[in-house]
Amino acid sequence: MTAPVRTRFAPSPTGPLHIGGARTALFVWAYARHHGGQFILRIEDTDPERSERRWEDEILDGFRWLGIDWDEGPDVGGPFGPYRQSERAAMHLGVAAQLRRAGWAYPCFCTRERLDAVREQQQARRETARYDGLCRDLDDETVKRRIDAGETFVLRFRVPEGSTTFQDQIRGRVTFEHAEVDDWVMVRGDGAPTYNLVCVCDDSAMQISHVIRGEEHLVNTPKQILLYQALGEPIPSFAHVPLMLAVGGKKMSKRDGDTALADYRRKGYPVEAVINFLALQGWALDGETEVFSRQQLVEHFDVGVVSKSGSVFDLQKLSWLSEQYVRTESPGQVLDHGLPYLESAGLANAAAVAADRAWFERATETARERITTYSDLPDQLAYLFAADDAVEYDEKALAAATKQGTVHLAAWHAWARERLVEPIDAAALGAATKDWIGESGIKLPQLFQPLRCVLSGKPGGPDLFEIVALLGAARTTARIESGLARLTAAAEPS
RNA sequence: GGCCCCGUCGUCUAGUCAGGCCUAGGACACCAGGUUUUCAUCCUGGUAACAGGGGUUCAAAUCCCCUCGGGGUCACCA
Repeated sequence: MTAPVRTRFAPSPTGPLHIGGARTALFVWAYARHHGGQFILRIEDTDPERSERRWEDEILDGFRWLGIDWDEGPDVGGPFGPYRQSERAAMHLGVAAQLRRAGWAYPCFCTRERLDAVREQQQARRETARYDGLCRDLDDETVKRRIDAGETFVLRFRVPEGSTTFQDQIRGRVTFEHAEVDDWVMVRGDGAPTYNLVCVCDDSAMQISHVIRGEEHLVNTPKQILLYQALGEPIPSFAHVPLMLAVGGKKMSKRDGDTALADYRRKGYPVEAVINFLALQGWALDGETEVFSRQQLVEHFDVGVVSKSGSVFDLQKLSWLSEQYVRTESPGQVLDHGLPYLESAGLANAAAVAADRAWFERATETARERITTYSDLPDQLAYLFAADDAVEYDEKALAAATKQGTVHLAAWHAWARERLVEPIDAAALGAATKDWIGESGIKLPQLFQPLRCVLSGKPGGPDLFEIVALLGAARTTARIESGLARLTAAAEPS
């Protein structure tokens, strides 16, 4: 019987969740779910200076949105809690004390100034910068005397001679010479434990079987393995997923655009598209299938086949995926998702939509093929809410309309007047109009371009008779009448 | 700079571990057609890559070495 798979994602609540972090979390989660194991959320708030509770809340909220659920975490607790590292400090310090008694850790009295000087010299000599070991072999007597004298000190881990090799699930065999590994600080001068200590303590205590994390942690791995060995604890399996890169190939930073998961949520990307996209950055279902669900991801996911190289954030692919998902939704679903954007654009609110649900759904349906994200909805529908005598005419629409003149539009309007009564049957009106055009001996654009301009002010868009039906008889008539005057005025040389 | 990791179309990738099925497949983007009252959707087709150089082998995108390029990391941050 093999040990259960237990994975964790351990964000530090010092800012919004990075989109790359979200992808790492997705992989970590998918791995656990694929193997029927547990996924644990742990908050790495060991930096009191920068950690804030509001970031923790936002990060958890982001995961809820993504549908990444956790079995144990700061909000739901669990058998290995607490799940905030700041609340586990006593345990961490206990381990540090144990390590010190066993000779694995030693106090170091070096000042930052001295450390900085040492580092500078090493860099000048083009060597690996690391602690030079001045306090490594201080005798007990000296240590006691200096501590009693009130000197502050940190606790360093005593890295032994040799090398550490481990099997990374993504990268294969990786070796680090210990000569390159620093005698790193486990406990700070103020008595607070540091990352590598708490990470190993907690992963060990929480019985994490697979440590899956970002590539930036690769160099920490030998330090952590050494610590597991010093503690006599089983070493988990490691996998380091590559970074998400900005277009230039560098690590994504603020100036490269939206780096936070929340940015994409705010912009109205369907959550399924975000999940699908994130999964595609570094992983492929079968090399052919591009659009797949969260369930399919879980079913097929394996961390071992995740790409070794970093992937450039492909916004165009995200947009395409977004469109794919939007189009699979019913008009009602798109409307519900787009409502917040309609509201902030001042076009409609929940009450208005509820009062005229069928109309709003019909309007949304005409826009569904033309939007990338939910936030694009207001732009597509705005013309429907304009004042009938002040529809904004797009330059291209106006040019096309004036080119055709107003004669045919006026003639059609005279013909259509008796048909513009509720309820309007868009399909029937369209068919009848085409017959009328045939009988009139004119071309379609001669009517349609001016009509489209006066009704929507746009050069393109949904079926004209859908627009007529949406506007209704009275507003259609009003737009044509004021439009006729406006087009005539526009055509006159000034 | 030291150490570690990586290098297939512009981008995301399949293929690499188990060399031949690869005149390198798919997708986004782009270009050209078609459908359409317009825009969009949709359909069809096209351009486009094994970083470079040496080996090993009957055979290399796949194995080995070197070079070049990119990234990560070098904190009393995580």
